[in-house]
Amino acid sequence: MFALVDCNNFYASCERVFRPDLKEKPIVVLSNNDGCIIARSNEAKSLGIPMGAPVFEYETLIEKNKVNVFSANFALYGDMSQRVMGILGEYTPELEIYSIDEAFMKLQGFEKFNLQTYAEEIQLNVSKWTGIPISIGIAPTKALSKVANRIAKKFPKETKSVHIIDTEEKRIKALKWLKVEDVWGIGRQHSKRLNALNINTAYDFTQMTDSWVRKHLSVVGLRLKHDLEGIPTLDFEEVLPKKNIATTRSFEKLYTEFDEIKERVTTFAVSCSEKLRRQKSACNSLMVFLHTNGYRQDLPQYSRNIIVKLPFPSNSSIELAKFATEALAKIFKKGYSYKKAGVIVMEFSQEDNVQLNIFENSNLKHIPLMKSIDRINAMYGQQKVRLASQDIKKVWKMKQLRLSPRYTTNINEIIIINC
DNA sequence: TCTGGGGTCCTAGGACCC
DNA sequence: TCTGGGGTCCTAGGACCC
Repeated sequence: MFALVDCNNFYASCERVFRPDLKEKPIVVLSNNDGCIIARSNEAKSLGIPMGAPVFEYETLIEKNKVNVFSANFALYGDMSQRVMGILGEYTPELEIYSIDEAFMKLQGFEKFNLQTYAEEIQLNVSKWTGIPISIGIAPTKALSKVANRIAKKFPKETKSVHIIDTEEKRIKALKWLKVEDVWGIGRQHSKRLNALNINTAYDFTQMTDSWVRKHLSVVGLRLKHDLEGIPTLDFEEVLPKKNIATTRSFEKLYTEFDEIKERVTTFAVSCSEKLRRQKSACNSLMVFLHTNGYRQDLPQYSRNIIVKLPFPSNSSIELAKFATEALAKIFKKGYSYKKAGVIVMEFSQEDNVQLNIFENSNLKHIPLMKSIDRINAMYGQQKVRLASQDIKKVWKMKQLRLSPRYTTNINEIIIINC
């Protein structure tokens, strides 16, 4: 059996852990630059605030209902996630961390266990030790555990947030209940086409022939179908090093000057370099893009990207910043107001297995230098040591007006309890 | 006025090889 | 009029996930 553990309203729940006064109060968490709503507590959902909504469109609703608004505090969420995953790891030999708030547990050899009791124990301890509420779905395949989890989430009272699909009868009932657009792996485009053919539930989908599914939803859809039928097809995925790494941001205001954007792009390239070094990769090419604000129809629009092949693989902040800013210079055009830019590094080699080139090579002196910089930044906080071409005043020029303290990762911001 | 930031996989078609 | 039969690699685009 597989269990899918999902943290309820994860970001909102993280904020609530350190603000018990917000229990049962509506909470929303905003994207970078405080632009969109990316997480909502149940109370906020009931108010009709949709996922991904621009905040400004819901300002009155938020004020009227005293919704508590937070800027995204990824340091806090990342740390809380690690704590939850650490606890889950103690309950299974195999844990696949699927996202910041979700993990699959393999429960092979647990036949003698009462899985209901086991799940309730996990739930209790995660709640006790981290304060985060979780839902658990258990089933013979990954896709079905996703379905079970959805039922646990939808009916928290009846299920105590744990649902197990362990009979054919329960499987059919669950699939007949689940709308096809809510199936894991079936997105907007596919569900539109399926609905048009009167395929409305997950059960309807499993009634289609294999060849039809293969033809219209590719092998991906076919694997999913088998998994939903109870034939284990989707297995645990290894944690592989990433194949692409991106750092992209919208700006807090429109930029017109090359130098302003150059500073941003330098910072993005440095951030990509750090992520590369963390997974011991070096990249062979990188992409830089920038564009104006597509929502502003009153302004002239411009959008371009450029891919640069590097003469040698590198993960040096200095080198990647140089290549990225050279690339930027080729696509930057004066006279536009820019809203967003980004750097994406691609085509990785292993850092310690880099093919040397006869003419040009990555500067070997950068290796110990980057090691030292990473160590210092790990010890004294991100971005303590920076390139001179990066802005020294701010780490990220980002609007974050309602940021909560870094309760768990900075000793100065730790929670204070008055006894 | 204000509109997020990451990732993955698959397929079809074109260019090339013998 | 009829015009082979394999391959590989790369890219763009489309779908999906959180």
